[in-house]
Amino acid sequence: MKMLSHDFYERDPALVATGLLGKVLVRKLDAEVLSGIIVETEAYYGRHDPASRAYRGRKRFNELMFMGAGKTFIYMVHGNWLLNTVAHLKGDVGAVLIRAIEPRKGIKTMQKNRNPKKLRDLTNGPGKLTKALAITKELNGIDVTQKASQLVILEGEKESFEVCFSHRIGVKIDLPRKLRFFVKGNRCIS
DNA sequence: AGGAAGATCTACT
DNA sequence: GTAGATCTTCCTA
Repeated sequence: MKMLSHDFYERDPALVATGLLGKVLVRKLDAEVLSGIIVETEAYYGRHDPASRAYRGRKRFNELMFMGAGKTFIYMVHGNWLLNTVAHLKGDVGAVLIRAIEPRKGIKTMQKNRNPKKLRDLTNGPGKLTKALAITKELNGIDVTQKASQLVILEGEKESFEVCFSHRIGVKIDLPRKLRFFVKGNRCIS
Protein backbone atom coordinates (compact mmCIF):
# COMPACT_ATOMS: atom_id res chain seq x y z
CA MET A 1 0.00 0.00 0.00
CA LYS A 2 1.11 3.51 -0.79
CA MET A 3 1.92 6.11 1.84
CA LEU A 4 0.11 9.41 1.93
CA SER A 5 2.26 12.22 0.56
CA HIS A 6 3.27 15.44 2.25
CA ASP A 7 0.81 17.34 0.06
CA PHE A 8 -2.06 15.40 1.56
CA TYR A 9 -1.47 17.17 4.88
CA GLU A 10 -0.90 20.61 3.40
CA ARG A 11 -4.59 21.41 3.12
CA ASP A 12 -7.36 22.75 5.31
CA PRO A 13 -7.50 20.65 8.52
CA ALA A 14 -11.16 19.75 7.96
CA LEU A 15 -10.31 18.35 4.51
CA VAL A 16 -7.42 16.36 5.90
CA ALA A 17 -9.61 15.08 8.74
CA THR A 18 -12.24 13.71 6.37
CA GLY A 19 -9.54 12.47 4.02
CA LEU A 20 -7.91 10.42 6.77
CA LEU A 21 -11.03 8.34 7.32
CA GLY A 22 -10.52 4.86 5.90
CA LYS A 23 -6.73 5.27 5.84
CA VAL A 24 -4.42 2.88 7.64
CA LEU A 25 -2.47 3.88 10.73
CA VAL A 26 0.65 1.74 11.08
CA ARG A 27 2.75 1.49 14.23
CA LYS A 28 6.09 -0.27 13.80
CA LEU A 29 7.55 -1.92 16.85
CA ASP A 30 10.85 -3.76 17.04
CA ALA A 31 9.32 -7.17 16.65
CA GLU A 32 6.01 -6.55 14.96
CA VAL A 33 3.67 -4.20 13.17
CA LEU A 34 0.37 -2.96 14.58
CA SER A 35 -2.22 -1.35 12.37
CA GLY A 36 -5.78 -0.15 12.18
CA ILE A 37 -8.19 1.75 9.95
CA ILE A 38 -8.86 5.34 10.95
CA VAL A 39 -12.59 5.70 11.57
CA GLU A 40 -12.94 8.92 13.57
CA THR A 41 -11.12 12.28 13.45
CA GLU A 42 -11.45 15.92 14.50
CA ALA A 43 -10.03 19.08 12.95
CA TYR A 44 -8.38 21.87 14.96
CA TYR A 45 -7.34 25.30 13.78
CA GLY A 46 -5.10 28.04 15.14
CA ARG A 47 -5.70 31.36 16.81
CA HIS A 48 -9.38 31.68 16.03
CA ASP A 49 -10.24 28.23 17.40
CA PRO A 50 -10.83 28.36 21.18
CA ALA A 51 -10.52 24.58 21.48
CA SER A 52 -7.15 24.49 19.78
CA ARG A 53 -3.83 24.08 21.54
CA ALA A 54 -2.61 26.95 19.36
CA TYR A 55 -5.38 29.35 20.48
CA ARG A 56 -3.10 31.30 22.81
CA GLY A 57 -0.34 31.66 20.30
CA ARG A 58 2.85 29.83 19.67
CA LYS A 59 4.47 28.20 22.68
CA ARG A 60 7.15 25.60 22.99
CA PHE A 61 4.69 22.78 23.62
CA ASN A 62 2.50 23.57 20.60
CA GLU A 63 5.06 24.83 18.10
CA LEU A 64 4.69 21.69 15.99
CA MET A 65 1.25 22.92 14.96
CA PHE A 66 2.95 25.91 13.41
CA MET A 67 5.55 23.90 11.58
CA GLY A 68 5.56 21.58 8.61
CA ALA A 69 2.47 19.47 7.92
CA GLY A 70 2.63 15.68 8.06
CA LYS A 71 4.30 15.39 11.46
CA THR A 72 2.81 13.89 14.60
CA PHE A 73 1.72 16.16 17.43
CA ILE A 74 1.28 14.24 20.66
CA TYR A 75 0.30 15.62 24.04
CA MET A 76 -1.16 14.53 27.35
CA VAL A 77 -4.71 15.21 28.47
CA HIS A 78 -6.15 13.78 31.70
CA GLY A 79 -3.43 11.19 31.79
CA ASN A 80 -3.83 10.06 28.18
CA TRP A 81 -1.62 10.65 25.20
CA LEU A 82 -3.56 11.98 22.22
CA LEU A 83 -2.32 11.54 18.67
CA ASN A 84 -2.63 14.33 16.11
CA THR A 85 -1.13 14.88 12.71
CA VAL A 86 -0.12 18.41 11.85
CA ALA A 87 -2.26 19.59 8.94
CA HIS A 88 -2.72 23.05 7.49
CA LEU A 89 -2.20 25.17 4.43
CA LYS A 90 1.30 26.52 3.98
CA GLY A 91 2.06 29.16 6.59
CA ASP A 92 -1.12 28.41 8.50
CA VAL A 93 -1.72 26.52 11.77
CA GLY A 94 -3.72 23.38 12.49
CA ALA A 95 -3.90 19.69 13.31
CA VAL A 96 -6.12 16.64 13.06
CA LEU A 97 -6.87 14.55 16.13
CA ILE A 98 -7.18 10.84 15.48
CA ARG A 99 -9.94 9.67 17.81
CA ALA A 100 -10.58 6.05 16.89
CA ILE A 101 -9.34 3.20 14.74
CA GLU A 102 -10.60 -0.23 13.80
CA PRO A 103 -7.83 -2.72 14.72
CA ARG A 104 -6.33 -4.80 11.93
CA LYS A 105 -2.87 -6.23 12.63
CA GLY A 106 -1.40 -7.13 16.00
CA ILE A 107 -4.63 -7.23 17.96
CA LYS A 108 -3.08 -9.57 20.51
CA THR A 109 -0.32 -7.11 21.32
CA MET A 110 -2.84 -4.30 21.57
CA GLN A 111 -4.78 -6.35 24.06
CA LYS A 112 -1.63 -6.82 26.07
CA ASN A 113 -1.15 -3.04 26.19
CA ARG A 114 -4.76 -2.46 27.17
CA ASN A 115 -7.18 -4.93 28.57
CA PRO A 116 -10.77 -3.90 27.86
CA LYS A 117 -13.84 -5.90 28.78
CA LYS A 118 -15.05 -5.97 25.20
CA LEU A 119 -12.95 -6.17 22.06
CA ARG A 120 -14.74 -3.22 20.51
CA ASP A 121 -13.50 -1.03 23.36
CA LEU A 122 -9.88 -1.67 22.38
CA THR A 123 -9.25 1.42 20.25
CA ASN A 124 -12.51 3.41 20.19
CA GLY A 125 -11.16 6.55 21.84
CA PRO A 126 -8.19 8.88 21.43
CA GLY A 127 -6.50 7.84 24.67
CA LYS A 128 -7.31 4.17 24.14
CA LEU A 129 -5.76 3.90 20.71
CA THR A 130 -2.49 5.49 21.78
CA LYS A 131 -2.22 3.07 24.66
CA ALA A 132 -3.05 0.05 22.50
CA LEU A 133 -0.48 1.11 19.90
CA ALA A 134 2.15 2.07 22.49
CA ILE A 135 2.22 5.68 21.30
CA THR A 136 3.83 8.15 23.70
CA LYS A 137 5.58 11.50 23.63
CA GLU A 138 8.64 9.72 22.28
CA LEU A 139 6.95 9.71 18.88
CA ASN A 140 6.11 13.40 19.04
CA GLY A 141 7.23 15.28 15.93
CA ILE A 142 8.08 12.31 13.74
CA ASP A 143 7.13 12.47 10.09
CA VAL A 144 4.30 10.12 9.10
CA THR A 145 5.16 10.51 5.42
CA GLN A 146 8.62 8.95 5.89
CA LYS A 147 8.97 5.25 5.34
CA ALA A 148 11.52 4.90 8.13
CA SER A 149 9.22 6.37 10.79
CA GLN A 150 7.83 4.20 13.54
CA LEU A 151 4.43 5.63 12.77
CA VAL A 152 3.11 6.03 9.23
CA ILE A 153 -0.23 6.40 7.47
CA LEU A 154 -1.05 4.44 4.32
CA GLU A 155 -3.73 4.69 1.68
CA GLY A 156 -6.55 2.34 2.57
CA GLU A 157 -8.25 -0.12 0.34
CA LYS A 158 -10.89 1.52 -1.77
CA GLU A 159 -13.87 0.81 0.38
CA SER A 160 -16.88 2.99 0.05
CA PHE A 161 -18.40 4.39 3.19
CA GLU A 162 -20.45 7.32 4.26
CA VAL A 163 -18.91 10.15 6.28
CA CYS A 164 -20.94 11.56 9.18
CA PHE A 165 -20.06 14.64 11.18
CA SER A 166 -20.88 16.24 14.52
CA HIS A 167 -19.51 18.79 16.94
CA ARG A 168 -16.21 18.01 18.57
CA ILE A 169 -16.25 16.02 21.77
CA GLY A 170 -15.24 17.33 25.16
CA VAL A 171 -14.34 20.84 24.08
CA LYS A 172 -15.48 23.71 26.29
CA ILE A 173 -16.17 26.24 23.58
CA ASP A 174 -16.63 24.86 20.09
CA LEU A 175 -16.69 26.65 16.77
CA PRO A 176 -20.04 26.92 14.99
CA ARG A 177 -18.81 24.41 12.42
CA LYS A 178 -19.01 20.68 12.91
CA LEU A 179 -15.45 19.43 12.94
CA ARG A 180 -15.72 15.82 14.10
CA PHE A 181 -15.88 13.25 11.34
CA PHE A 182 -16.53 9.51 11.47
CA VAL A 183 -17.37 6.52 9.32
CA LYS A 184 -21.09 5.87 9.39
CA GLY A 185 -22.13 2.67 11.12
CA ASN A 186 -18.65 1.64 12.24
CA ARG A 187 -18.68 -0.03 15.64
CA CYS A 188 -15.26 1.30 16.72
CA ILE A 189 -16.46 4.88 17.25
CA SER A 190 -16.05 6.57 20.63
C1' DA B 1 2.14 25.90 43.96
C1' DG B 2 -2.20 25.34 41.76
C1' DG B 3 -5.25 24.23 38.20
C1' DA B 4 -6.88 23.11 33.71
C1' DA B 5 -6.78 19.93 29.91
C1' DG B 6 -9.64 17.56 23.03
C1' DA B 7 -10.39 11.31 28.56
C1' DT B 8 -11.25 6.86 30.85
C1' DC B 9 -12.73 3.66 34.26
C1' DT B 10 -15.86 2.12 37.59
C1' DA B 11 -20.01 1.93 39.97
C1' DC B 12 -24.16 2.99 40.32
C1' DT B 13 -29.47 4.28 38.69
C1' DG C 1 -26.68 6.23 30.39
C1' DT C 2 -24.91 9.27 33.81
C1' DA C 3 -21.77 10.67 37.79
C1' DG C 4 -17.66 11.03 40.10
C1' DA C 5 -12.76 9.92 40.98
C1' DT C 6 -8.49 9.84 38.89
C1' DC C 7 -5.11 9.65 35.37
C1' DT C 8 -0.16 13.34 34.01
C1' DT C 9 1.76 17.16 31.78
C1' DC C 10 2.40 22.02 31.00
C1' DC C 11 0.74 26.70 31.65
C1' DT C 12 -0.06 30.76 34.76
C1' DA C 13 0.35 33.17 38.84
